[in-house]
Amino acid sequence: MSEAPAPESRQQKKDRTRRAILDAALGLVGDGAFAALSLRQLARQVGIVPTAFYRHFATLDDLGLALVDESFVSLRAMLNEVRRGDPTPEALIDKSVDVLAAHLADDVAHFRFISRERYGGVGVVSEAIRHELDLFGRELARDLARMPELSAWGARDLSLLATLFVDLMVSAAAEFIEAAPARRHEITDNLRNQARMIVVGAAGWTPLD
Amino acid sequence: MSEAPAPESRQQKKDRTRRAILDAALGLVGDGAFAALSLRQLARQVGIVPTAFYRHFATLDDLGLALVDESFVSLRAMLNEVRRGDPTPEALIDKSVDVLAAHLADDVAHFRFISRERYGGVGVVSEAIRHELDLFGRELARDLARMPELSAWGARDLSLLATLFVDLMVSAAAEFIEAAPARRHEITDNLRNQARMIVVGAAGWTPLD
DNA sequence: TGTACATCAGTGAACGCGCGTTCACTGATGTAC
DNA sequence: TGTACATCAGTGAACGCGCGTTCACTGATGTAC
Repeated sequence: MSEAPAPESRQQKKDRTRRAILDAALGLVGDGAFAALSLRQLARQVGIVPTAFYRHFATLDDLGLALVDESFVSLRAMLNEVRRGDPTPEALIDKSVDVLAAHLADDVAHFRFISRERYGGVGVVSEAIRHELDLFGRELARDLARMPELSAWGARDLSLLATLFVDLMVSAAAEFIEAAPARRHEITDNLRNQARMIVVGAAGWTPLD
Repeated sequence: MSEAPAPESRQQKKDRTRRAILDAALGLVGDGAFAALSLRQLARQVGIVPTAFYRHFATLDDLGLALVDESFVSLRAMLNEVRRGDPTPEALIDKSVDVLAAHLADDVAHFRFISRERYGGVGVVSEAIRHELDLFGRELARDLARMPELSAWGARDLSLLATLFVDLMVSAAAEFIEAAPARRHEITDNLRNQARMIVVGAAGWTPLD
């Protein structure tokens, strides 16, 4: 009548605990800074003794960095999704907004973590986040550079536009996450229109050279 | 030979201590979240005993709100400075960037506090900050509405443009503050060009109605 | 001007608490033969 | 298949520490007369 009991290996069990630690940390950080995360509180939530934490991470900072990595894996997946296909700047931006909007509600915890720790967090964690966002900007600039509409643009112009978009998306994501669910549709709507306003600006822009 | 010893009243001395608490808090929050601010550490820095703090603020949250108020007093002063004079959107935006750039380096501590606590801080503090920034956006939208160039724009378009600018300025300020001093000029330069790109977008924008 | 009393910013001892980290350990899982 | 040993995720007691808050206090400043 019952299923065969899952024959879970030691490694599988360890992986599950690690996952539980990451999830519990994401949850606890939802209402407070990562710097204020308590190892004992975390352990209590996971259902292990505080010292067992050290079997999985050398320090709390390492846990923070693991969360940054995870968060950007999903963001990077989004980016790849957008790159499949369209070449025009309008379509790229519009589709990026679609994809961001679609993922925001599904992964609130990771987005919230990033938005909260970007500034004012533990040094090593916020540095890692800003490094990843920098990378995003540079990747977007590189993709924009390949577009015929922007062939006359220099590296500086491309970078200005790319970081303008990245900042806009990050701002909107942060606002989305802190807002009441009822306001969320309005926020993604505004994001879409603001992105379009910037596209209009880009279309009429005279490159700096 | 010596000056007459300053005859400081009880109230003056109390005001000085209050000021010292605010300054020490700004300093300590410079390397860590407000939520992680320790009352005892703060008192040590001010040179008072921990319990004396309660003669000035009922709770640490109250101290945080006082810091938010202070910070926005200087921002509001900047805003008024900009409003003296020019009517065209280009000039308003360009002058705003000038004034922001000029004040950033002078008041790093307050800007850093705002940028760090905007998200991820103590609930009541980050709510107060976001409320103030909302207000900024609404005031800017109201000023933009008076401009003949934007007479065809509806409330939604004006709000989109205003929050786009406010977000851009806040992003740039946050980046400025965390950046190495050598990169700061580049950041304000980029801010100026990005603001202009948005102005171009606004000039070519077809209102949503 | 002098005296008696009120105010109140700052003191200092004491409290109970949750914290991160150490350490020697247990006992189930995995491996070698 | 059975046995002996190694591995190692998780245990639990113990530590010293800094925390926020309480409380009764002190003594200089301010006020009323």
